[in-house]
Amino acid sequence: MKRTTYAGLVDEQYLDQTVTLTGWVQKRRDFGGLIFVDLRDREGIVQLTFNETNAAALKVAEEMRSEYVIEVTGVVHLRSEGQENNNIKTGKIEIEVTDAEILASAKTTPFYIEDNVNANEELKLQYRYLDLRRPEMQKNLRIRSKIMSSAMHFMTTHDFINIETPILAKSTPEGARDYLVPSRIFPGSFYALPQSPQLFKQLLMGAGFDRYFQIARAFRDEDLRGDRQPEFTQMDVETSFMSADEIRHLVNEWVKVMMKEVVDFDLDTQSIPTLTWQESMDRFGTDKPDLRIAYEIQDLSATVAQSEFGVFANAVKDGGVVKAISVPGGADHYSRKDIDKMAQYIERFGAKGLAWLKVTSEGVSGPIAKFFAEDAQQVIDAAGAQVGDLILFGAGRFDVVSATLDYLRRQTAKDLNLVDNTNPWAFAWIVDWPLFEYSEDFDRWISAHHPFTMPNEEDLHYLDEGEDPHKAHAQSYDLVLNGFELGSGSIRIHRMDIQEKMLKALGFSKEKAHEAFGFLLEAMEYGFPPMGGIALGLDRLAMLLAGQENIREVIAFPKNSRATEPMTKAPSRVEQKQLLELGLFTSEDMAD
RNA sequence: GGUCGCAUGGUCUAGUUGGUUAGGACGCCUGCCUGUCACGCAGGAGAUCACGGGUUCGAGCCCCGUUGUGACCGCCA
Repeated sequence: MKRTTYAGLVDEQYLDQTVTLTGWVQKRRDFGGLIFVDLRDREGIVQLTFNETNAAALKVAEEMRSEYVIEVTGVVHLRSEGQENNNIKTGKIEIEVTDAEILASAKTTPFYIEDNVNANEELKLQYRYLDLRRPEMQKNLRIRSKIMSSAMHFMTTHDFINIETPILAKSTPEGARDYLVPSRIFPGSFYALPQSPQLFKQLLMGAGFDRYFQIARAFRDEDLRGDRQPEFTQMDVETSFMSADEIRHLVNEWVKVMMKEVVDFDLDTQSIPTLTWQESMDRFGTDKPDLRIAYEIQDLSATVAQSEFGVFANAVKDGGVVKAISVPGGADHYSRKDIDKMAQYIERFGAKGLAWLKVTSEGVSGPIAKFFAEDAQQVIDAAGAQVGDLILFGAGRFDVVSATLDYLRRQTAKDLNLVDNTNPWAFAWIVDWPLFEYSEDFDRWISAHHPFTMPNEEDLHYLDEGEDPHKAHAQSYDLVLNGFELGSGSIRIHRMDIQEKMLKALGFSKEKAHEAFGFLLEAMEYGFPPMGGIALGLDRLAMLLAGQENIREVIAFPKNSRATEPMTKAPSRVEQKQLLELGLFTSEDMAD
């Protein structure tokens, strides 16, 4: 390699030196006898000058176009006064090129290689290798790389052993839809790509490794979201003989180091709050609260139970709740039309309408103000509102009201710029989760976390025959950052009798349980240690630390919202011969 | 599975009440230019208005369908 340094790193210490650089032409500015070329590489941009003193190089520069790959040799000069460019790191200098060579020409790119590019997402994904040339994407992937090195370094220096687990694994019931891989040797049988290395890491604890970690890929065949891809990367951790507190402490330690290394932020882990799941739901309407937003949900059920406003009174009478948020300064910011729009939006959460009051110096105003002529002050107090606030109400089922007010809290904070920037990284631990949740789909109780989660000791009896399992809470914990779930973990069941009860409560017969998880149950008979762990989603972490709003921005080759990959066009049809080998027919074949 | 939105030169977009030579900016090509960095100036090329059907004398525009795509709900142990 002839290159002596990166274009983006040339600075005054190279003054008067001869350097050789390689990279891409960002831009050419041609003045005839003088040509400027901005040369870009992974570290940044530097200005090259070509002039008639070096006629051969000037001739080469005339041929240069955007995104040509070039190699140049030249002398680093200080720019004369008034010609510095403060927009780039290398703006104090420029390189007078003596030799130039075009290594590769380039077609006109379908979009500009620059930040804040306004091309549509499909195009950017189709030409992902061009999109990745943008400095912003280079930065994003380097943040991701730093997070991963930080994890690797921290874990290995804390005596964790890095162990790989299978990608071709066994399908297990419960959880997300599996990606299946057909077996050629056993037609009709399938491997499943792991939704997480959960069972394997528990067995590694059974094997005595004591501290395991892995930067693991996990796969879930569910519909995508801005923060969700079908394959994603976890920092997967499992330990033996540690309590939930100790595991959270360990994670805090890594997060502290990582935040320093990656974004140079001094995180005070002592200040990370721990909320119970119930508290989080009550105060924020969600299990992943954004604690940068100061205002919380207030319960007004008692205050309005006897209200003349029927919607509120009936909601309480029917066993529901009436809750509200007070949006500081919202009274002036939102027009009636804006609120109507919000009301329409929240229908998707099951809300039937949006009641609201503006708090004025005289009391309250708005269409429902007349119902609160006498007890306006009580409502204002209960909502924690002040003059100028907009009170937004949710009335009805707890889950609907929670989802609605969670959304309204986040949206209004965004609209009014009420997200507290003095606390840019608001971590939180959410603990004491319900062990089960009811599934309308399956018409039975399913695991809230997974079937290997240890219940709280005092709740164990709820798993017994005739008891109500949904009352049980779990020794599980989620790490939340700025309203995103970063990771989820728990203490695991390590005793077969409890595990069997658990599976029974989930509706597994003894036979079914052994068919699905027999290897785990058997392992528990051979001296299984108490254990617990966590898995942290590195894509989301990278997304947040890179300041991005979509997880695609921190994944080199992501899927689009329909789980396809526009560049390679995966998934794709395969040859009939491949299907035959696997003993597979498609439903279209069957229709023929 | 559902809801809402989007689709116009390479890119981003304007396009009114249905009648336009489908307009602009950037990019691209040619020429000129020695201090630009959003270079400038002169000229030029470039459009299956996503696809199919319908209404109409006439459709980029209205209607129906299809495809692609984005966000959200469901889903995500």
